[in-house]
Amino acid sequence: MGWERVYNLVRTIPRGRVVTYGQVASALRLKGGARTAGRALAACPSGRGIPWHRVAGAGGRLLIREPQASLQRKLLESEGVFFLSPLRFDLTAHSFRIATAKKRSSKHRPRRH
DNA sequence: CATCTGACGACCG
DNA sequence: GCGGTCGCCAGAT
Repeated sequence: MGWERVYNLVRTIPRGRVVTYGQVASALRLKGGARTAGRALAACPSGRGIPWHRVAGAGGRLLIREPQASLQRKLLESEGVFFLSPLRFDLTAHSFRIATAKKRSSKHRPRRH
């Protein structure tokens, strides 16, 4: 399955901001929910400038296993994200609200759904 | 085709 | 806060 949609979305996350797997799944309406978003990131190709480290678990937790977790933490801290513990960071202070991709013209304002 | 395995998250004790 | 259960589903074995 093409995870391109996921990667494209992840690429829009600003520096120092973080979104959860659930947010990604919700924004893209991924079939399997948050877990599917996780699989997409797990298969994330490296060396393509995808800020995979800006996606974490709900509540601001790193769910990835070591040694990757340490790398993610390092990357996030380098962007100013404050960690309360090795695997927990202050999500409320760094969460990024994904723009609801509603492509509607200003006229007609068709209702959602 | 049958199972197992997760970079999830909501719930519950 | 911590650990267990459950629903979820694409790949790997």
